[in-house]
Amino acid sequence: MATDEEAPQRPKRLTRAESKARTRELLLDAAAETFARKGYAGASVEEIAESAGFSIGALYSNFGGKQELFLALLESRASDRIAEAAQLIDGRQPDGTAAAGLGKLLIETADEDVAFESLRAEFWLYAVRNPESMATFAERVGESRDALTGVIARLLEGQGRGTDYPLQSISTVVIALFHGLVQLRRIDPGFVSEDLFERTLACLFTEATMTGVQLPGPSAEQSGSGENADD
Amino acid sequence: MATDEEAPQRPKRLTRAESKARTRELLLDAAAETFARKGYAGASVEEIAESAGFSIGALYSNFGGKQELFLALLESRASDRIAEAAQLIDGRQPDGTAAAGLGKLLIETADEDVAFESLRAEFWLYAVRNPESMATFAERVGESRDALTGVIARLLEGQGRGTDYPLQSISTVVIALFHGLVQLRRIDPGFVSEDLFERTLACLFTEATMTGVQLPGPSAEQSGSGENADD
DNA sequence: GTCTATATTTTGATAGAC
DNA sequence: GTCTATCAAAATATAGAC
Repeated sequence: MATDEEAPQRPKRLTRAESKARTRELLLDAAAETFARKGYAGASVEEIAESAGFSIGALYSNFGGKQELFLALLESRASDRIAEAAQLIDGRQPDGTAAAGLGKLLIETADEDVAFESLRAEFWLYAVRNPESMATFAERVGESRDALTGVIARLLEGQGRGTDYPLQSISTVVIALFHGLVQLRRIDPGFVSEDLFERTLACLFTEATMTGVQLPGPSAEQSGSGENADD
Repeated sequence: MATDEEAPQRPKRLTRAESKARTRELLLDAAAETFARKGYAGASVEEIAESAGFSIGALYSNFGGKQELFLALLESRASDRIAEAAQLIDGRQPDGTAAAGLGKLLIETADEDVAFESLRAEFWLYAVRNPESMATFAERVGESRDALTGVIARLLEGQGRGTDYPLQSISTVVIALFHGLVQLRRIDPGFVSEDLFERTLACLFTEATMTGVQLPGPSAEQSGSGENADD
């Protein structure tokens, strides 16, 4: 008989590496939930580990520590759902469907997925306080903005008007407005009616198409990801 | 001779109550700075007290503890500078001065006053995680929005168009956009050009005046401060 | 690779001197 | 009213068993 160190590559269960990778993912899931609920400083590694169904030792076996775990989360999970959702919308009818879809996304995010905006706020605060990690966060945000820019470009194209100059400015405004309104609606739903985002987007896009995209920012060019002024 | 317990009401130096009030204010200042820099959970009462030039005991003599100190800060310092600035702008020329002034405020806030948006993020996260304090935060935000609404009303009035229906929606959008853009510019100044806010505001106001304020939200009415959906 | 037990440090909060 | 000294709890991180 061969020892069990030679052949068991078949899916008898899980490879050692696969098992470790799964543990890593479960720990990242638990970390996302716990950091969102308690904050970076307020969450303990013990709570994260237990919430994932593991011990502290398992966490330290997979990550260097609390900070490294948070940074791994920042790198792997800091992309913005507004860009993902916009890409799903991409290819739809060129009428108001897109704005309506984003409006619905905002209400769902504010009312149901409490963790999302909290975790993003934690990412932002951590990056502001630890400038060496800001580049990573900026990268993720930039990717999301670029994805959204592409969607908006095809959208305006479908409406038959200019798609050139300051589209990145438009997507920046959309992202800023999205997060700002999500936060305000969590403060008080009465502040942000269910159709406020959709209506504002319609206003922005109308102005964009009517003036040939003349609204925000043809003066100063937008770089893909500029330098940070922190460190 | 009269004992020194009877007459010394004259401004020999500071009354006992005045001295205590001054200590309170200094502690609140230090708390604002420290909570902004380290976060609620990350800041220690020792650091706050020392930063104010007092001992831990003095802090506990003036506040019930860390949580009570933070809540006192939330109640006394959570108003929004965008509303204050708008009121300063109030009464100016009815041309683009207002939008330009707010645009300048955004760049200054993002680039120079790091603590402001960080502390607001801490207020938001604390209130999201401690729903019993959300009403207080919502009150401050509502006051700021109402102040801004008044300024916008007089502004549009000066431009000669409708000032009635959804002005609160407009100020809500302005506030959301302000904070969203401040956050994005701190992530990467290249994301938010210096005139993006001003241009977007001009777009919104133009649309507002041209359509007779038809843009956001004539369908759902906005209550002054509605109920929170948390507790 | 994961768990249990523990060393070390730090924190919020309190007691008593002045 | 403020300071100094200190307690008790909780946290990060590590060491060694399995």
